[in-house]
Amino acid sequence: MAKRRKSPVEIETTEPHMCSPALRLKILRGLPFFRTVADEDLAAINARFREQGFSPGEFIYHSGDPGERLYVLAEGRARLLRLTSGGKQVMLDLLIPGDFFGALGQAGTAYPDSAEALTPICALAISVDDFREVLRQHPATALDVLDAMAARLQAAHDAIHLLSAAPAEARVAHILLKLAGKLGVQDEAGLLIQTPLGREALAEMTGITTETASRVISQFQRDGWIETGRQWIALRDTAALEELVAVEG
Amino acid sequence: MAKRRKSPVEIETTEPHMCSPALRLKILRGLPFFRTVADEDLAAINARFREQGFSPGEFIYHSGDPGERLYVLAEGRARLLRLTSGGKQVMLDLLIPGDFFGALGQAGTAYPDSAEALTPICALAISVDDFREVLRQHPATALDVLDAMAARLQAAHDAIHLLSAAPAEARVAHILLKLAGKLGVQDEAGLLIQTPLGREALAEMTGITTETASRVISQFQRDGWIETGRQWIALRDTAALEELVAVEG
DNA sequence: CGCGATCTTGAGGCAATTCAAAACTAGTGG
DNA sequence: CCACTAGTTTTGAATTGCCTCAAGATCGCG
Repeated sequence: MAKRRKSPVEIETTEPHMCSPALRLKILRGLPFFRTVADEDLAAINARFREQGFSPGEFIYHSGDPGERLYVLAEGRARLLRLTSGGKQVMLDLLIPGDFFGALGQAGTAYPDSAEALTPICALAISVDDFREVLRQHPATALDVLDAMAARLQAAHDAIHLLSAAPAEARVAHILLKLAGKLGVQDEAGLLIQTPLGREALAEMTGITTETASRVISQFQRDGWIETGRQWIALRDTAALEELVAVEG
Repeated sequence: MAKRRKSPVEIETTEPHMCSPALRLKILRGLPFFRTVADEDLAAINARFREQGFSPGEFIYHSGDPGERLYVLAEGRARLLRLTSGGKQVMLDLLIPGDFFGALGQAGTAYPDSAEALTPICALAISVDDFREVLRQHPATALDVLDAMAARLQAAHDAIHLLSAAPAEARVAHILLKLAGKLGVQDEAGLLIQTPLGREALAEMTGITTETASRVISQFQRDGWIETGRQWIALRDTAALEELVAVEG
């Protein structure tokens, strides 16, 4: 068995809590919406956003809090999660720069889930009212937001489908492919999932236990489908994983 | 044991495949969006919709078909579902008059799921392009659509949460409460879920088998929490069900 | 009244969980 | 540079909740 080197995941060591003005504009411009807005309008929109920094483990907001702002992640990694009465956690989404989250509906509603920083992050926040005002002024933008929401809803339905019908291996395979699509970078070990990712996180995303996640991952590695270590996973044979999802899902 | 009468569910025996012009306007007006639109504009919007009728068991569209239209259910009951490679079905949503479904994102994408009529239904269909044109002309409406989508996304996240963490009983209890909230009418048997609803449907919504659904339902009845028969369920003690969801979820 | 579909019930099996302990890894400070 | 430590990962054995398979009971309809 070849000796495995330590984590190939490159952690961003940028100044924690702040992002440059240039980055702000770049992030906003790169959003699925705001693509068609004129430069001067974007500058005005940018002015409505407030910058907020968080350290790993810190919560941007908790479920139940009055949902007053919409966030855009500018730098780092975060996650959306829910807590079970039994203390278990369910991870609903992993957020990367460019992802938006928080209060999506009208003002006054509570946040349905919690958001936690996984690395040092910089988030841009806008009040729901301001955001809706912007959408009113840029109707084309609203349609793009709608598309983004439709895509999310579909992803959620994918998850429901898998949780309802698929066994542990297929669920893990699916999440690995999904993460690779979002965070995958080519690497000598394979398609590396570029974020610290432990067995526990995997378990929380697939509705299984840490132990089962470990067993499944070990099996995948024995099969030669993945390469893995502490807090990282790289995919060697995506076709095999896709096949598994197709058959068992 | 009190003798149980036959199904208290009132099935709508209207003319299957058509709905009156008056009903069309009433349905459109009652949508979560189109609330603020002027009467004459609504008439114009109405003109863009086409009417389509379907019989029980018929599919409005299949997953994978090119998603060209958005539908609004005007009369009857339908469901959104996905098929598993193993032949199992996963019911994602139960649709009632006023619900919209179909192509939510941009044109060109395939339908992510299938829609099936459960009773004789009348659906109003609009092309995606026309719908987006309408939203462009009525920016306030787009925001309301956004709200509706946000609510759906949240409901999907609820489902993920439950499927990930809760045992069979809690899942069933949750779906019963959800259905009662949407379709519940007071009745001498309790809060009746006003739609034909079998054990199999329950199973497909909660990711369990028909047999397990039956066992759980039987237990709930023994506990005095529900009243049930062939293809119908009425809730007697919603508080107990909510408690169960809170503890086990 | 009898047929088809739905619902119930039981027994055995299996996948995943729980409980528990050992092996490993990446930092830490001596 | 190495031993130490805290957190992560692996592995094992026992348990269990749900599924599978298989009848039988019940209901509604023609």
